[in-house]
Amino acid sequence: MKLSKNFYQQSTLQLSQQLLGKFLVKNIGNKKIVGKIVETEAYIGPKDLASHASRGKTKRTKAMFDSGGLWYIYLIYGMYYCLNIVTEQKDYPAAVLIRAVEPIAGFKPEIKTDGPGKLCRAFQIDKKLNNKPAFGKTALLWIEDRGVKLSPSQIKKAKRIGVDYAGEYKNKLWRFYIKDNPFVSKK
DNA sequence: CCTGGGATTTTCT
DNA sequence: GAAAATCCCAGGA
Repeated sequence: MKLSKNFYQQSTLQLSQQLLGKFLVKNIGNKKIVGKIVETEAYIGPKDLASHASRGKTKRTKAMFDSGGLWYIYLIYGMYYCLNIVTEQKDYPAAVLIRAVEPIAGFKPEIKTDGPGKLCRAFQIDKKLNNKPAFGKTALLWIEDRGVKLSPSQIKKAKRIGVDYAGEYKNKLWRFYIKDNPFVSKK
């Protein structure tokens, strides 16, 4: 049920939607923490002005240029980490930002997971996972398919959040979320 | 309902 | 030195 490397090499727009209803899993100490993915955003290719990769390959963004299945994690606004899964083939920069999950197991009730910064705090994600694989036996953080099937009518499309500077790319409908799920960060 | 600003630090210019 | 794929809180309509 752990997703394998080839799953992450399909097209980014397709993968963004495929990831809805999948489960993000991490071991913390001897406990397992599990959240259902309910909201994602796609960042695609070298021309997407909303993507860090549009400024070329740098130390920070090199994970996005690698082949799919790695985690890309960065600090935003000096305060919060954002969790992305790298997609597609080597040298084509693309990734899916995981924006929100629904708590399933291992969460304290006061922990919130309805936003990219918040879910990273909940999963205790930091830069140690950057460039690390999400597949294989040694993965520290991974995604599972537990057989949840969503119909196309349950998947909503919307503009991405926080990318007003991105010119024509700010209006792309590259954000996806599960209809009526209360843990989606923004309708 | 909405808008705006502060926190805080890495990264790139 | 400015900006940033966020969040939270305050204040006004």
